[in-house]
Amino acid sequence: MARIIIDKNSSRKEVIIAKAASLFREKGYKAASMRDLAESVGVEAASLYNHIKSKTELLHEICFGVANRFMHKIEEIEGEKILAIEKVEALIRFHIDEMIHHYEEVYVSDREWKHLSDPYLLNFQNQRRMYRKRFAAIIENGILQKNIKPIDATTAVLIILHAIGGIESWHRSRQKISAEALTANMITILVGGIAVNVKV
Amino acid sequence: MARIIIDKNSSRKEVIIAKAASLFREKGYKAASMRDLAESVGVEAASLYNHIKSKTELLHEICFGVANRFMHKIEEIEGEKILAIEKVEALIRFHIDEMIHHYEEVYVSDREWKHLSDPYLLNFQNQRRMYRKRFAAIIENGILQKNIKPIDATTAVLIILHAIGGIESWHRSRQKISAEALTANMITILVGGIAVNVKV
DNA sequence: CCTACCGATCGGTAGG
DNA sequence: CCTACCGATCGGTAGG
Repeated sequence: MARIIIDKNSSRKEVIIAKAASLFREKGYKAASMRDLAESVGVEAASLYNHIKSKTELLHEICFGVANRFMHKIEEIEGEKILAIEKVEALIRFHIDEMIHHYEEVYVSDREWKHLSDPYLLNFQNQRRMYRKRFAAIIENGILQKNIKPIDATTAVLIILHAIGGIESWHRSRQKISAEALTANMITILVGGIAVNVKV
Repeated sequence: MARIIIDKNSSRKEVIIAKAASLFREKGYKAASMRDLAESVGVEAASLYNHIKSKTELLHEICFGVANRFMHKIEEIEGEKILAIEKVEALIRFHIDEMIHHYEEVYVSDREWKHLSDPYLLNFQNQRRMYRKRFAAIIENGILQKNIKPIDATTAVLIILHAIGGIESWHRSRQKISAEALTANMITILVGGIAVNVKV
């Protein structure tokens, strides 16, 4: 019985977080009110506080949920015995997949994190910086391996991450192109942009 | 005398708009208050309304200032007698230049436009859509000319635009890389990603 | 989970 | 350009 109540509470909280992610993406964190959120959940605003501590907690949950997935994935890929350029391709595929299957959370984590407050804000920025450094290290490795062009690795990481983060517009335009075709195009352009051409 | 007063007013308004762009970029449109803006301008909040009509007017001015420059540039480039891939490179150089020299306005126009209200919101979205269509048309032309790879043009435009819009992070990290080096890297990756390789 | 309500802050106006 | 102030809305709490 206690189990059931706990499960119910945690799933209720998960629903609230999911609705919050959707609202924060649509209106932005500041413009989305707790009354908006309450309406979308189907309760009064005051009732939300039986499941969550504050509006800001919702943003933490969203941002760190995404950040944790990113960290686990890059750790996994770092350990694989494949070429650096293949690791980059795997990361690109992962990010596209995240945009497709966790769109609202990833979008909010990417664009609204500045509204986090300070123990969390600093932590998030650190994780973000570390992730980019590790991504850049893979690219630098590929330059040494001669399967990636001698480019500035930091710039390459920013280009790749922001290019994929921009799928927003594609998502909104109601899939005029399939997920597979989109991924193939992105791989062609982004991997093609950094890979050493083995043949013409 | 009237001239002087008019000039003074218009430059005062320009200062307010510039400060607003800076604030909107830093905090986001909704989180930036007119009291914040007043403080950064050096007057009381009520005094701002002698120069502007509303907070929303500031956002119009910023967004449409940027949109107009974009439209004029693409018109200019369309008229040039160069290869499509060269037109794309010219547009990429233009966008990087905009990010470097009009950073606050371009950033705000790119990320905060959704807070425009409706006669302007619709107009802005239309201009945006048209700009992307014209950019994509240049790429499609390059595919026919065989100097651009057979990729989905719309996807390529989004990748390019969002990749450059992401210079944010570079800008914030205090230019560890020069503007010229950054531009060269972006051209290598983005143009290299879409151009047909003439030689290996 | 709701009703009732709080102090703070917002964009903006009146009047000088 | 300022003082004084407005109605609206915000995140959140008390108490049941």
